[in-house]
Amino acid sequence: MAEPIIFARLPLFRGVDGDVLDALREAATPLRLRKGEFLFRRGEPCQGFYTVVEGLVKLALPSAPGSERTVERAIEVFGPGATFGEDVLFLNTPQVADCQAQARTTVLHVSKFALWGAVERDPLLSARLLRNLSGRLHTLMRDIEAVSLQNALQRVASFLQEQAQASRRTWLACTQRVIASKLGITPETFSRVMSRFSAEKLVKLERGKIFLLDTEGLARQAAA
Amino acid sequence: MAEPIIFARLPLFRGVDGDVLDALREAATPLRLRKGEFLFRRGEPCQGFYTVVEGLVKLALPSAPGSERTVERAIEVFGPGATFGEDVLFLNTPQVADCQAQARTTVLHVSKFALWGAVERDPLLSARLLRNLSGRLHTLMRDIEAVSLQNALQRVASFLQEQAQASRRTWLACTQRVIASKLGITPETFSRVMSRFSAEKLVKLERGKIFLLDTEGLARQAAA
DNA sequence: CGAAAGTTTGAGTTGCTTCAACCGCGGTGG
DNA sequence: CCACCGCGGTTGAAGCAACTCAAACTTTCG
Repeated sequence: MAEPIIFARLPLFRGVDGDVLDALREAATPLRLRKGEFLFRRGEPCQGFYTVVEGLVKLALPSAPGSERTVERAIEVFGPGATFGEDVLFLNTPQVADCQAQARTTVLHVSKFALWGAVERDPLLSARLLRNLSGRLHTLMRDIEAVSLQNALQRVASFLQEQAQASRRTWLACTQRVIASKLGITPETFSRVMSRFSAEKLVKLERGKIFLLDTEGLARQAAA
Repeated sequence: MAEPIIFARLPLFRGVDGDVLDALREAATPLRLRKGEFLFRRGEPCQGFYTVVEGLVKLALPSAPGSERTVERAIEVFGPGATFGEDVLFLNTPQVADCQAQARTTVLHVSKFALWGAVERDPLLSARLLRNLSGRLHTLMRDIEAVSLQNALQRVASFLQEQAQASRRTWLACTQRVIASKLGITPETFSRVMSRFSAEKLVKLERGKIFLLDTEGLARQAAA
């Protein structure tokens, strides 16, 4: 077993009342996932929520099980410090998406009962959760905006531009296949757009990794 | 002035502590909107959140101001009892979408300061807000799923099917232009799909209103 | 009644997907 | 050590679902 998890350092819990934190700690279990392993799948019951301690997980909608072709739609990728799964918890529904580790990952699972209790006792925790959910809501709104109002070129450009600004470049650590899925395009289209950007010296491609060269230029592409 | 607004009857506030409720009531102002009037527009600062007392408002993303063609993407429609705008409040960002009345509408505006105070004092209110946000998050996830994984026919079918099941058929009260926008298709495409469904006796069209005839059949169309 | 907005229908266009072949690399086992 | 496999990525060619443009019709509302 590696180092113990410093509970109070996780963004969601920082500053939360000590007693409340103790109760949460008792209801929490760390889970280790290998790359490719599923944390949960759509339809499974929800036992609690998760925060990422280390690694990377992908939340994605699988296509209908009936259909032959197996396409999926990536929704979010969560890196260290991120909290997810609370939405399902608060609504008390089965999981709506698949959650798969994109690398060797450690997540912390907190049981729903503990969370309900903690929310009642510490308003700060509520505030954190409300902020977290609101942020995710806005992310999804931007995604819908992108997919509805922009073409493939613009979507890729604004995505890259966002990644350039964001401190957490969780997405860029994923395969291009996953990024394409998150942008709602095929890997082929993504590749074509990237090679075009590469030719225009906006990005640099190296062994499947993406480096951003010209944020300005990307912003122009996104706006056009 | 029409009848006074029964504060304690609004879904968000039902069961909330009396004192807290009083504080909120003092910080609340009713707003009346004519059809087509904007409650707020993207980019404007956020002063608080809203609940619909009567009528219908549409939340929609405008296309970039620079571009010539003026397309927009409808996100949600809120009817009586619905609460919205909390997300922007919790994140303390400018509005991300336009909000426009779809009919003569009364909304209640509650200032952000009052809400912060109330959240700290009554955990029940937090729980309500968390549930509300979670529900909206799931709605958006389903929308992304629809737009990414289904074609126009399937989207329309599953949309109609959802409306059949939902108690609140707020969307069906809108123009077809708005529905099309919410589905991420053009009014033309929507019209074509609807006339096809009409020919197949799945729906009935009458003076711009939509009546659902065969929910079963719609479900089949959605799945295919 | 007339203007403005919403809806329908037709015809032509296109951006993205699909299908398919190929390349390069990393892991695995003989 | 090297041959083989498999997966991720690249590139080309062809097809199609949905969009755009345009024109007629209908409904709404001042």
